[in-house]
Amino acid sequence: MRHWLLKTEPSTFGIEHLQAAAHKTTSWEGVRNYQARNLIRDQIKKGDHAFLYHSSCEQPGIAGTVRVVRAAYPDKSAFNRDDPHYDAASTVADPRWYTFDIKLVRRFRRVISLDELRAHSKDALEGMILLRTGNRLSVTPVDDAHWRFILSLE
DNA sequence: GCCAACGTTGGC
DNA sequence: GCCAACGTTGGC
Repeated sequence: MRHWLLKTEPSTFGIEHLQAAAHKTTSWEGVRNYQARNLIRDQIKKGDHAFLYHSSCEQPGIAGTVRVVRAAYPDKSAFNRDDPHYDAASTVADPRWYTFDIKLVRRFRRVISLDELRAHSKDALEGMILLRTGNRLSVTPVDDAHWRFILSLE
């Protein structure tokens, strides 16, 4: 069982949206980066847990945890011409992009801020991908030890 | 296959 | 809005 971190912009889709969604579940569509695609397609399994991270917002940080309730399947938004994530190169016969479903497990009492995570970048959270400069990957693996430590921060 | 140009991400 | 960092594209 692996742990993950999923970035999202709360102005588009944040933890409040997930909380309000039917069954508190959503499909994680729109990832258009090959590295992230490979993780989704090959490594993210049903039952895995992930942090929901808010980016490009007033308070960047981890807002809660989610569980993978369905593993990878083709991302239909790539087939839809009207969708902003449409990709003509992705076909039903040979899909290029994948999505998966997540369900909200718990919204933290407070957002664990990027600043607070950074404060531990040289000890407990050393090597965490999110904290590396220039990291833009929207789906990243999280070490078990990092996972437990971050939960303990709340 | 190289690499310059361009687009995107995301913190500040 | 700035800009560093990185991914993608396309000419050669």
